[in-house]
Amino acid sequence: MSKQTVRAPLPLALADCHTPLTAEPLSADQAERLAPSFKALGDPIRLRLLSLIASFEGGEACVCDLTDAFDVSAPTISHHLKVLRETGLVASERRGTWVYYRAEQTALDLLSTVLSVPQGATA
Amino acid sequence: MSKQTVRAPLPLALADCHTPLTAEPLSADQAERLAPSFKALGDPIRLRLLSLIASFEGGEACVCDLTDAFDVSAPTISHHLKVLRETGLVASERRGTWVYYRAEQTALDLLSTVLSVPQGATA
DNA sequence: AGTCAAACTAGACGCATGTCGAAGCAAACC
DNA sequence: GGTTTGCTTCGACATGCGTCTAGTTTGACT
Repeated sequence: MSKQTVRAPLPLALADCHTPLTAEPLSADQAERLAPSFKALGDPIRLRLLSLIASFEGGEACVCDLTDAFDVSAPTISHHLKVLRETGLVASERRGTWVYYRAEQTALDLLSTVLSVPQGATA
Repeated sequence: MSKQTVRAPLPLALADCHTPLTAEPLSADQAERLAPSFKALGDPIRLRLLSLIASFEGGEACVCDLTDAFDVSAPTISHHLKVLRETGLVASERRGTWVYYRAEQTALDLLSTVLSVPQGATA
């Protein structure tokens, strides 16, 4: 039970939300599943964490690399990483002493699509 | 002072955040300005409101059209619309008795870009 | 003026969330 | 085994946020 990738509890919660939000009204159900992801992005520290992780060399970053970049305590960083993990925006894996996080491009791409302008928009 | 479009207090708060979040680390300042927009999208009712408004005929919706679609009180809808307005995601205009809201495609597009995958991503 | 309807504001209430210090776990190293 | 280092969990605290009822404003129509 070591060296196992920790997946988000609800990795496919966003499954059938592929169409832009502006194209047709979101169902209550879809909104309920999309909102937590956006809420997770709604904190400056989490945004920077995600950005840092994603733009790190090799696409993944150790927690120790992240902690130093912020003015908050290590438990706080750990908490924010947990939020990002539970919404499927990042995945974590322990390798020896260190825990590495990487961004889940698929989830980001899906959220991007939801916010995108559908073809033939009048602006 | 009537029939005037009410603009968001900080319409250009997102001005220089055009690059994907995964391309390079977000500055603390950029994150601070982006987060409120994502936080605004982090509520199911606000997501549905935005989606409803954007996909309404003519691209705009009267508040009375929106209120009926939800199980919460009118003041609560008003509160959520205010949040969306203050983050620049929607704009409102009073015409006679009614107030019409429309989605700010530019803001949505910017947020979409921030989450998008930059060219040549390894996935 | 008086009235009515649409929308917003004010104030209050309870739950959620960000933060911390202290304690706990896990892996490596002596 | 004992210790150290990296990271997470626990429990507590203050603040923020979603919701409501009640009251206010704005415009239209007699």
